[in-house]
Amino acid sequence: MDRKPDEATEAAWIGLSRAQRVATASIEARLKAAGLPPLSWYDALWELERAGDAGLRPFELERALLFEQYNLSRLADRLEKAGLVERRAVEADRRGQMIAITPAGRDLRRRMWAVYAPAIQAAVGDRLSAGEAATLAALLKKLV
Amino acid sequence: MDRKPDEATEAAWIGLSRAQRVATASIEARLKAAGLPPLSWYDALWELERAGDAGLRPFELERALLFEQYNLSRLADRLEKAGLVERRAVEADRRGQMIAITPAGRDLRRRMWAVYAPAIQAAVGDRLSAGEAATLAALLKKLV
DNA sequence: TGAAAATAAATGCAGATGCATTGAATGTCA
DNA sequence: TGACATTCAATGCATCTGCATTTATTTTCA
Repeated sequence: MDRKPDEATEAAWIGLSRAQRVATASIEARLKAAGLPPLSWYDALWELERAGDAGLRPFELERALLFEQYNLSRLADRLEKAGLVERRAVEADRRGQMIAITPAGRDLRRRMWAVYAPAIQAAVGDRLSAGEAATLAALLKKLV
Repeated sequence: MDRKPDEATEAAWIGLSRAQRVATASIEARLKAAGLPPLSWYDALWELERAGDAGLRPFELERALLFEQYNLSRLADRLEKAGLVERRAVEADRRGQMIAITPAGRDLRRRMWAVYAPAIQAAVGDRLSAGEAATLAALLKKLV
């Protein structure tokens, strides 16, 4: 490894940056226009909702979201302050905690999805055929 | 428009976020490890180098980089303070200015590329065939 | 012409992020 | 066992970003 990228690789990298920036900006703009919090809140709430009532350990959520440890710690602070999650002590490991979504968290996640879903459709779905979207998803998966 | 995304669309969107995050993190980490500034500096310096000695108007650079106006203004401050660019008054429009790269800026851009290029190769090139990279680039272009 | 609108760029302030470190608890193993 | 290393999570500080507003200039058009 560690040579220079060829043209296609460079184009793919630049495209990745720009496409992500454009799509994210348009989706975030819709959320903001609807008076809703940013995507990172959605991602966290969704992981927690899928995790069920027991919740997740911060380090699990951190890995699921590809967040830095300190960023997750602070996101959890904000979510907790907003009443969307609660932190619970975990008896098996007194260093740790569980973060669990609250009913208010579930409700907000649902309301965010009502805006987020059409925003994804506008930013991605409307610009690709079904086959193209599937191909794109498969190729992007190889980068993770 | 404005319905719900189908599965492939959603997978493409999630893949876009995650792939971009993973690739960017690994590339930024290499730059940092080499004691070099972040990607945004590279992008700006490269645009300015391509623009030639006359430089670019801030609003031109802003559009080329998909930067917010205030972010570009501050990035320019930092680049200027580091001696990598210079701001020049423009006689035709006294509201405006030209931002031009300096020799030190060119030199830094070159040194950054020496790290950036292999980082792109590792994060993208090594994970895709040439054909896949080309396909990915083409699909991502449709999103911008 | 000259008042109102538009454009270029900077900035004050609040909030978010990155970095390094800390505090607390748990794990390891001679 | 008990010293040392590791893991979990929080935090102080500096930097960066987002938002709204400001200053200066140019454009528009009645």
